[in-house]
Amino acid sequence: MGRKKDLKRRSGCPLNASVEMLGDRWSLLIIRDMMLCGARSYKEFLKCYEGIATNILADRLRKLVAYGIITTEKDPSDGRKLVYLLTAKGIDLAPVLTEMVLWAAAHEETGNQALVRQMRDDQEKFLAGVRQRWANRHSSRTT
Amino acid sequence: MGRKKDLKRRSGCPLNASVEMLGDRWSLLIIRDMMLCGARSYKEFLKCYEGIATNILADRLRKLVAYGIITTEKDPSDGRKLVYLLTAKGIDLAPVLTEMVLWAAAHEETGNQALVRQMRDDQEKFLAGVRQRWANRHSSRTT
DNA sequence: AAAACTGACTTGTGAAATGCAAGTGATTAT
DNA sequence: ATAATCACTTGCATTTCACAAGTCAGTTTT
Repeated sequence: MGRKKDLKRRSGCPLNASVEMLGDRWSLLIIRDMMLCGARSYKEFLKCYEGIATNILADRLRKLVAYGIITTEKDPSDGRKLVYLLTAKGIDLAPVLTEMVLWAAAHEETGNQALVRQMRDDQEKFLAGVRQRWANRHSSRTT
Repeated sequence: MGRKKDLKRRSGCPLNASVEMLGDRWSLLIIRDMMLCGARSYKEFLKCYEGIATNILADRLRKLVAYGIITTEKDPSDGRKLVYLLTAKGIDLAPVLTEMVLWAAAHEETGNQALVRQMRDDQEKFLAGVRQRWANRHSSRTT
């Protein structure tokens, strides 16, 4: 049930389908954190924004994996830990997140002004840096 | 209740606060439509993406107004109609929405390829056009 | 090797948000 | 004056969410 309607709506304009994944309270924050901080574990996400419930975090991570935005790997140094990483599709959201952070910074009071200034003053360079760090983390695996 | 936790979370990184408004299934779609199509009425929104419930649309429009992203005006040609317009803060979301549409177009199958091509091939020009049309609609009122 | 601990989750339950159908009240068209 | 139209509200069933309390594999401590 409800699938027909979904398809109908999704078929319309670009973005309609993606909002299904990005249009929620936590997904964008999770992606932003991974973009800025690199890999993260479940525990780190939980601590990062206290307020997300454990079941919801698990659900969002699962959906992000299913959507091809992140992947998991076992932490080689501790078999209990999982490491969450952005995929290429995920890191491609960097421009979106950057614009969103800049918008928020321009219209709301926000923390971390240093980061915002860095983003704003040379957005291209900032994005290049983000992509570079991402590629470095992945080069060890993909080769 | 829950306010304390909200404040704690909001105070962290930039974007945390804004996700409260933008992080939902419909708000970004509403803003995207207004960016692309200009002013819209309640009825038009409802038709546009069948699937949004009337109470939810009313709620989202109310919140967007409260958040300073859109405003309302009475349609001079029909006293029943209200016209919803983006504010300056709202039109500043154009880069965010554009990046998001481009990301969606790059990674999902989407409709309206012509629009996507226009956005991608000269993003600056596209954004200038969006802002121009917005300014034109507002010039008649602000002068 | 047993006990205690950690990390990544799941499960249960009540509260809040959402979806749907059916109004309401103020214009406007006929 | 009556019927439509428009922008919503209201009531109720369903879904999602938040919070507390497990579970279970792997790890450290003793």
